Amino acid sequence: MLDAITLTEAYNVSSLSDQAWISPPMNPELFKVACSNCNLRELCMPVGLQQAEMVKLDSVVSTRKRIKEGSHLFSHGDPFTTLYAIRTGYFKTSVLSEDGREQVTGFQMAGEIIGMDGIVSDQHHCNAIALEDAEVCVMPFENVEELSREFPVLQRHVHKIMSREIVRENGVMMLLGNMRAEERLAAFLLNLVQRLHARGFSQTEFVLRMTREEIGSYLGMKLETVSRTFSKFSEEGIIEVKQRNVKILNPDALKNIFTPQSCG
Amino acid sequence: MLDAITLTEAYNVSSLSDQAWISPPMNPELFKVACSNCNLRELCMPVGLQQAEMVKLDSVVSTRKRIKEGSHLFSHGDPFTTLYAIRTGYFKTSVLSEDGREQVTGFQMAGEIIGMDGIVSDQHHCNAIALEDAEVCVMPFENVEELSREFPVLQRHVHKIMSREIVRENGVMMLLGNMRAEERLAAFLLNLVQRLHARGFSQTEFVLRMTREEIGSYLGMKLETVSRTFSKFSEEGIIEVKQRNVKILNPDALKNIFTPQSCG
DNA sequence: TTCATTGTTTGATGTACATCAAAGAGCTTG
DNA sequence: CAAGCTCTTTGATGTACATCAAACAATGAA
Repeated sequence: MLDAITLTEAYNVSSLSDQAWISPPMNPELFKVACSNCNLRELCMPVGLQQAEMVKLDSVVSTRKRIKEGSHLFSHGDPFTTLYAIRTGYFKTSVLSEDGREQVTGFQMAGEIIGMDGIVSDQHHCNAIALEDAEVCVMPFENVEELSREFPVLQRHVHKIMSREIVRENGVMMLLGNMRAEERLAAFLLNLVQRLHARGFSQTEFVLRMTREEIGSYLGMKLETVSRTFSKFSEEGIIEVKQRNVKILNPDALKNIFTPQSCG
Repeated sequence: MLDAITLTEAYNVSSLSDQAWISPPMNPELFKVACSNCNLRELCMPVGLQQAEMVKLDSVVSTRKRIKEGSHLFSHGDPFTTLYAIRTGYFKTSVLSEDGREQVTGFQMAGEIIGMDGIVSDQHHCNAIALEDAEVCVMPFENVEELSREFPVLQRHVHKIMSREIVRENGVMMLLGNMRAEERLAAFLLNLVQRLHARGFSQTEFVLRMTREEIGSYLGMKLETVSRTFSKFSEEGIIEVKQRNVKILNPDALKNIFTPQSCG
């Protein structure tokens, strides 16, 4: 049954198409490198722009870039010059401790912006690695700042994106500092499915693009514990798992694990 | 011996004065509300500004505000309108889970900017609570954005501050996800002392402004574990602890705990 | 096809830290 | 100065998760 899950089953929401997800890597020459006719613009770009403004904003993006699965978009220590908007594919960002322990700091998908860790010291602090073949829009930070000065709405948008990242990380700190393994995984799955849904995919079925170990690193637990927790949810009939295919059978139960009701 | 620690022992570095730390709350009317003659400006404001530019930037700050120990500068859900630069005093920021667990997300001191969590959704996501009587500069975000459009150097500065926060939180994720209790506390103490040193205080002695419980919340451990770990460091001669007074006797040992050398 | 590799699952055992509990230290208040 | 806070320390015990280990599944190369 879960074998039947395919990305093409995802349905569309608003004007976002799932094209970007199911089509093979496109030849960038075939498509105008422009935000104004990008089907992800509602995720990357401020909303409510006039067409004319949008066209002016096209110049934030200089080029596109392909990244093969497993390779780095940027690495710790690389000079920072640009932000990236993910067009297709999936990334993880991570930091390494001195003695080589990896902490995954996030998983990013289409429409999300990465690279902001590099601004503070003009070099990247994280590694960004493609979890599948990916394509990103290169947005030189100079361009972003220049256009931000011209368009208050873009300026605010940039601030919001950075603030969102700060708030997201606050949430991860809560997970890591206060939650138990089951709560962490439940929160993770709910977050993932919610973001996928916003991109036009199913609310219930999806394919994990990361290993148990990467999930574990993100959630501060070992891969065995991730696996066991998946199995537990599965035994309880909350989810159906087959390798990386996940189907959420009882979202309310998941939410209940994540936010246990005080029984008062 | 540790009884002798007083803030007046702190020595000065560069042009930063410790005045702000030791003087009783000042009457705001006595001092011009201006960044251009603030002794913390090197922490809050971009460096390398001309005097004339600096004077123009004075208008980011609208007023100052006093916050009594234990009270909120802002709370989760409050409408966001302004950032705050801490002039004197100490804050903690925290988030609460649905069932009331607190996660301290940071401790902030003079010269640091707080409130950026509110930008993304126009309302605050954290609570900011004064750990001692404090004074902040109120910087309406409208002003910040307006002047940012005018001064690229301020614009870049704002971006750097937000990026720094993102990177800091990455580090906390590493602590929470991968480090053991001793490593966490060692990292915490080293970070604290480094920031205090940048403000003109001793590299070795300081007074904790937060409880064991708050430290524990930040570091994802229970107050008893914090206490035990302090005791352990103390027994090993690495630090001297008497209540909230801490003296670092062997900083290298602390660093070694934090970043264990691979014995290859 | 077989073999190797990589990722996943599951079981047995160990441990770092949490929890429970109680005493002590430093304050504030009357 | 005693009474009553809050915060801290320390000990005894419990447990959630890590670690170690081995089998299994999926994928891709030879």
